[in-house]
Amino acid sequence: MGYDPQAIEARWQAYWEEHQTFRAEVDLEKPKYYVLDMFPYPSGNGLHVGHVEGYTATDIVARYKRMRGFNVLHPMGWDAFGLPAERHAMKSGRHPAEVIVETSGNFRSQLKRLGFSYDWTREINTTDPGYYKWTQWIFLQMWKHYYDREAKTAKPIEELPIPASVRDAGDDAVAAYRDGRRLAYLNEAPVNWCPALRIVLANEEVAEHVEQGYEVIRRPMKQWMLRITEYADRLLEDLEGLDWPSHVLEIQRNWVGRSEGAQIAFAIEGHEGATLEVFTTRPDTLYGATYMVLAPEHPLVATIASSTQKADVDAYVKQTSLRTERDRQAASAEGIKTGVDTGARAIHPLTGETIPIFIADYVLMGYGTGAIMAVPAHDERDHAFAKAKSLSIVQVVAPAKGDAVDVQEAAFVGMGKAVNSPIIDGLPTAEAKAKMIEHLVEKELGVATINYKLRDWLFSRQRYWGEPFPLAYAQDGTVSPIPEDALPVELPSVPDYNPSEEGEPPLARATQWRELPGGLKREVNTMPQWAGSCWYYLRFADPGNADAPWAKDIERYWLPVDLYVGGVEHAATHLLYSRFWHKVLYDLGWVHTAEPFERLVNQGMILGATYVPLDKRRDDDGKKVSFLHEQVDITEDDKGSEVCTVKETGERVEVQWDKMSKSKGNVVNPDEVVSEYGADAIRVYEMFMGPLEQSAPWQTTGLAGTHRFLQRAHRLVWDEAGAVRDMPEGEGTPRQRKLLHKTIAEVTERTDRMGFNTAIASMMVFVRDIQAEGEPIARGAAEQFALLLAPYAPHLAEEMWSALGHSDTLTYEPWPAHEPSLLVDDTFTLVLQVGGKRRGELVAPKSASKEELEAMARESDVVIKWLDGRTPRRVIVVPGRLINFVV
RNA sequence: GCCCGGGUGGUGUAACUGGUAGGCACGGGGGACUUAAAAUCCCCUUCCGUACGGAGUGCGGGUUCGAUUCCCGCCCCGGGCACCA
Repeated sequence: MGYDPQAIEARWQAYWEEHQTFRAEVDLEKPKYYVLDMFPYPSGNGLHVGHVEGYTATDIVARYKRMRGFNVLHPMGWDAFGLPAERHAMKSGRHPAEVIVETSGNFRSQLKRLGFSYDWTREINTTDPGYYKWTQWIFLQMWKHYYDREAKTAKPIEELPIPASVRDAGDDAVAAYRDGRRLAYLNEAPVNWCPALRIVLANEEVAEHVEQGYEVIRRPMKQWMLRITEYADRLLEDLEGLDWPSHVLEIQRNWVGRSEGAQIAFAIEGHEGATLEVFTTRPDTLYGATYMVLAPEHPLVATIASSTQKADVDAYVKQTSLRTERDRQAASAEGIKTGVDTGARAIHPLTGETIPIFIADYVLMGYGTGAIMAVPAHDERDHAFAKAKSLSIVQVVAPAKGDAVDVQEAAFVGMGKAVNSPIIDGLPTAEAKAKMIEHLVEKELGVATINYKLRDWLFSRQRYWGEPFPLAYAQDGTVSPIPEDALPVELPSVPDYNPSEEGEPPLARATQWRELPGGLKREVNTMPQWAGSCWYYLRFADPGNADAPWAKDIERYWLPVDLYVGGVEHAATHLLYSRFWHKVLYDLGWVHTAEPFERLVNQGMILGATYVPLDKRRDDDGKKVSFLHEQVDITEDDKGSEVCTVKETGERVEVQWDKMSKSKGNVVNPDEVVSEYGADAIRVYEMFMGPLEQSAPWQTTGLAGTHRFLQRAHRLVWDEAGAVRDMPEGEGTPRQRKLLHKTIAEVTERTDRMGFNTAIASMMVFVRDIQAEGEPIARGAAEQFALLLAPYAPHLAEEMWSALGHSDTLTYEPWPAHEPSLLVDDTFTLVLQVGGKRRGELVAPKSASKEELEAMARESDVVIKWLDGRTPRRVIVVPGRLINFVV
C-alpha cells in the first residue's frame, strides 16, 4: 500500500481535534506569536483556492513558530454581516443568521480538511450577539469621546472645554456643541446614494460600486459619521514603523492625502465682514490669482450671487446636485470644465484689485474650504477653466533654468522662481512659499495649514443585516445612548428585508422593537460591514469574555498581531478603518500599542484559465467569446510552444489567465483537489507555485508534481508493501549526513523569510539525493526530515513521525538545528576564466592562498590552451570562487 | 498624466553583499520494468552550430577583470492614484 493521503489526513485531523493540539493559552513563560488571516465572509460558494494560498502560508508560519518555541495564537472566524447574506435571505425567505450558520459550517469543515492548525475554541462570528455587543460598545465609546487636538488623544466628552458664549446660550447649546465634537456624530450632508441597492456608500466604496455598474448619486441624508479625520496625521505618521508592503503604505498615504499649504482670506466686494477662505498649496502664486471658484454647495453661494446672475447660479447648483459621480468622473477625464459667474467680486488681498467669483463643480466642497483662488497660469484645471471662460492668465512663476514658457498656451505647474510678484520676486518656489506665508501671517491675511484628502467615515447603512446602533432618539431629535449594561441591542426579526414604503431602513418595520419607554425611538440604521472586522483581531485574544471586550492583561500578552496575511483589496478600507479604531482604543487605554498589525503580507491571486479566440470576438450579446479547459485540446508545435484548439471546431485559441470568478467559469474547487490528491498536496502545490506575494496560474499538472514529491517522501520511510523500512540508527553515511544538514540550514532560512517555494525545492532535492545515494535513509535523518516537512505537509509528517516510533504529535517538537561544521568543505570548485569567459574549473583546497590558486590554475590544461602563450595583463583571484586571467 | 511593482527556457519559478545563469518543478523527448497499459524509476531538454565554438536574463548604452544584480535612456506588462487646489 503506497501513499494514501485520504487515510493519513483523516487520521491526523481526528487526532488534532481529539487532543486539542492547537489550543492556545496565555503562558507568560513563553514568547508569543500572533499570526492572523483576514477572516473570510462565509459565502455560499464555499472556500476557493485563493483562500487556501494565504491560509496555508499562515499555517506554515504558525506551525513553524510553535516548533521554534513560541506560544502561537492562530485563530479563525467569520465576518458574517453584509449584503450577500441579506439578499440570499430575501430570495430564499430564510433568516440570514440561519444561512450563515450553514455557510460558516461549510467553511469550517473545508478548513479542517486542509489541516490548518487553528485554535477552534476561539472561533468568532461578527453576527453573534455576544460579539456585536462589543462592536456596539466600542461605537458607544466613540460617541462618548471627543478628540483633543492639543493633547492628540481622545478624551471623555464631559471634559470638552465649553466656550463661555456657548455656556451662556444654555443647555441646548452646550449639548449641540458637544454633539458637534463627538468621535461618532450625526451629520446631514450629501452622501453617496446607490439607488439600486438603496444604501449609502462610504467614499472608499464608491469606486468599486461604480465599477460594478451601479449608479451612485449625491443626495443629502442624515447619517452617522466617525471622525477618522482627527486621526489623519497619526494614521500617516505611524505607517513609518510598520513592516508592510510598500504599495499598501503608498495606498494609505495616498488615501490620507496630506498636503501642506496656506489658508488665505479674500474680502468680498459689497459684503463687509464676509470673507472667502481658500486653501492653496501654492501661496507663492497668489499674485497670479485672477478669479475665484466656489464649490456649488458652498454656503456663501446663496448670499453673494448678484441679482442678475441669481437664476443662472441656482440652475447650475441644481444641475450639479443631480449629476451622478460617474458623470462627473467622465467629464473630469475629458477635462471639461463647467461653471457660472456669481456676479460677485473678491478683492485681491495684496493688489486690492477685484476679481470675479465663479461657481464650478471642479471645486469640491469636501476638500479644503470648498473654495479656491484660481491661478490659471500654474494650474491645469484653472487653465482649462480660464480658457473656457476667456479669463486672464498671469504668469507669476518662471522656470528656474531653461527656456521661457508660454502660460497662455499651457499651465506651468512646476517649481521655478517667482516673477511679477513684488514681495517675492526672484525667489525659488520653496522659499517663495515660506516668505509669502510669513507675509500673510504678518498682515493677518492667512495662515499655514495642512489639509487631508481623507474624509470622515460615513458609518450608517440602510440595511437589515448589520449591527444595530446602540442609540435612540427623543421626540425632539436629541440622541440618547442605550446603557452599556443593556447591550447588546439585538437585531429584531422583521417581516420584510426591504426598506419601508416611506424609504426608511428595514428595521423601521420592527415597530415594537423600535419603541422604547419615554417616547424614545431606536435608531433604525445599521453599521456597515466593516464594523465587525475593525476589532476582531482583539476579540480573538479573549473571545469568551462576557464582561469586557477583552481583558487588558490578555491583550497585553497576545497583541499586536505579528503577522497578518490577506488580499491587497483591503488596503484602503479594512486596514485603514481598523487602524483608526485601534488608535481610539489606544487613547482610551484598552490596547497597549498604537498599531494593530506589525507585519503585513498580501498574497497574490491564483489565476484560472479560459481560452479565447485569436480575434477576441464577442458573441451576439456583446460578451467575449471564451472556452473552458475541457473544451480545448492542447498540443505543441515544433518549437515547443503550446497550441490550443477548440475540440469541436478545431479553431485556434489562446490561453488567458484571469482572477477566478464564477461568471468566467474558471474556478477551481479545493474540495475536489483534496479528494483527488490530498490536503498536503494542495498545500505544497500552492506554496510551490512561486513567491506568496505574486499571482500565479493554477495548473493541475503542477499539482500532480507535488503529489509525486510527497509520494517519494513517503517511500523514504515505507517500502512498496507499505511496511516501515528497516532503518539504521543515526544520520546515515557522511554524505547523507551532510545533505541532511544542508537541507536543515536551507529550509530553516527559507521558511524564516517566507520563501516557501524555495524551501520546498530544497526538500525535493533532499528526497531525490537520498534516494540516489542507494542507501536507505537513517532513522535520525528521517525524523529530522519529518520535522522539516511538518509545517508544509503536516499530515504526512505526523504519519512519518509516528511510524518512527513516537506516540505524540510532532507539533511541539523543537525545530531541527543544523551542524555548521558539516557544511564547511575543505575543497571548493575554482572556476577558471580567461578574458572574463568561463573556460573550465578545478577542485582546490579551501586553505590555498591566492598565489597557490593562481599557480594551480596556470598549470591547468584549459588555461594553457586559452592563454595560448599570452601573458595575462592582470589576474583576479576571488578565493572560494574563481580566478580570471585578463588578456 | 503621476506613483509603485515586474520583464530570466515551451511554462511556473531559482540564483547570498557584483563572481559558474538556468537549481526545483511542469511540459516535451528517449529508455528501463510490464504480455500490454497505468503507476514507478533512469537519462536528455536555453538557443544557433556536425563539431572546435558562439550567443544569451525586455531593448540600447555605460561602469567593472567580471553585470540577471549597479548607473543612464527607452519599450512592454501588472497594480495604485487621478478635478484633492
